[in-house]
Amino acid sequence: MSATADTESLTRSVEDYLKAIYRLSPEGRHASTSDIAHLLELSAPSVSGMVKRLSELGLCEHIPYKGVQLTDAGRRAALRMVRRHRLIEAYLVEFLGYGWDTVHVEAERLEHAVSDTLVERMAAALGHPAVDPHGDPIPAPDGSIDETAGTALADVPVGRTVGIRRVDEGDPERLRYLAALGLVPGVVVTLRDRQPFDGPVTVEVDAVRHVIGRELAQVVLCAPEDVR
Amino acid sequence: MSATADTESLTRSVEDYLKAIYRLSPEGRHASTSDIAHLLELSAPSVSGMVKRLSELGLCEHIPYKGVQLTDAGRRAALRMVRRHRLIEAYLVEFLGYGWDTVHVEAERLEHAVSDTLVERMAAALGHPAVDPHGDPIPAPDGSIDETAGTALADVPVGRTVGIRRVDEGDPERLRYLAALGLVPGVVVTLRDRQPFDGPVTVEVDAVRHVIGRELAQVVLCAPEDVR
DNA sequence: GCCGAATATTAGCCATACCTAAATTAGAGA
DNA sequence: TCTCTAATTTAGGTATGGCTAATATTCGGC
Repeated sequence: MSATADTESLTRSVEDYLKAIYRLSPEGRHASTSDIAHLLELSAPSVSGMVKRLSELGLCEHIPYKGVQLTDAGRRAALRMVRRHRLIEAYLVEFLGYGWDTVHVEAERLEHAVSDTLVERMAAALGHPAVDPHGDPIPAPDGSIDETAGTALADVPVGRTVGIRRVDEGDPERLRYLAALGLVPGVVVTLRDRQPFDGPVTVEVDAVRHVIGRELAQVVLCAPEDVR
Repeated sequence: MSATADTESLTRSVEDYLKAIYRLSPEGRHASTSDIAHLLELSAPSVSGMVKRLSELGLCEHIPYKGVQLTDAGRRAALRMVRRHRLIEAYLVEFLGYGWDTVHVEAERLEHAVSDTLVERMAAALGHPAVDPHGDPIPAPDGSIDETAGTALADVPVGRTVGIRRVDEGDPERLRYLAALGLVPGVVVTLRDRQPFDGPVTVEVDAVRHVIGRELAQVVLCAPEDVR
């Protein structure tokens, strides 16, 4: 067998690949080379090469031309990075004046540099939060995580009142727009209308109605009003 | 001329070399290849190679077989790293429960990952301190720094009362020992005795006398009682 | 079942940044 | 001045992690 790559001593690149594969292979599905390449903004051959090395390290399993899946070790390492990332985000927003739209980039670099000690001290300073500023769940130190996704605002039945639970952190611009509309985690909204052919949906926030495109409504995840 | 390497976009290694050269070439003197190698725990040929590239980047000047000196650009970049390092140390001690003996290693990795924004926010949270937890002066954002060194405790005249100003952060063990004796920045001490042939010195701290070796007394820098 | 497009991998190359071994230079003492 | 040693540089090699171009595979449509 191969060098079982202890969780320390992974390179920055390896950590990024593991996070990407984790994100792209929900429920034991396989992540494709091109999806990984797209997410990390790398060429497909670079990904092919790295995936080969990751499987030699015992961090993932690769079925050529089919896709990639994390092993238990890989998943553990990925979740460790996710925990770091989300705790760093929470810390920067809480204590250092970052906004939920700007914090991602900073965390993306810090997550590779902080020690376990520092991460746990930030967690303690925050009171061990369950979610980050975008509502994404923070894995426990042992790697356990609540992976229930919630319902996209786009799919909420008309007339139903729900609580916003989490918002995809991908695009800062989008986050700023949503914040301006008051569509942030914790807020309660009612779906008032949905137009056909992937048309816009109308949501009522705080007695004000907003019409938002279906694509936007797809990245806002909700749960029944009283959950969490 | 060469690519004038804007302050961003330096690699981690380059940043470490610049800091090392800065530290080893006080007052426009030259740093030697082997000193740099020793400080960074690298082989001498590795240093030779990197120094060549640094001078191609316009960050240092190298006279073969003589030594290395930073250019203005190199010095600016080095001081930027020193500022980051010392502010990070101050922040971790003030807000995240680090001790002055453990904070160096963490800062050593974070200094390469933080953004200018984050550094300045930490500085603001601290109230823009002038020195780090070891008493080392923190360069201003524009690179200006108070480089007056102070007098080693080993060289203070017998009978003279002085204030401890800064302590070399090199060895955590040593820092713990000094802290146990109460020999930390800000404390006022009186030199009571000095034995010949590089023998120990006796200092009085808070009405208690301690005998410490000359080597230890060499890394504790002092200033006249009322300075700072 | 065959074909072509899309996807993935292999081949071969480059830069960074390290290493050891060999060659060179500087400088101090006879 | 000459020589010997210590410091330094050059030569040549390795691992990581990218890239482009060429090749291989898969799979949907006919």
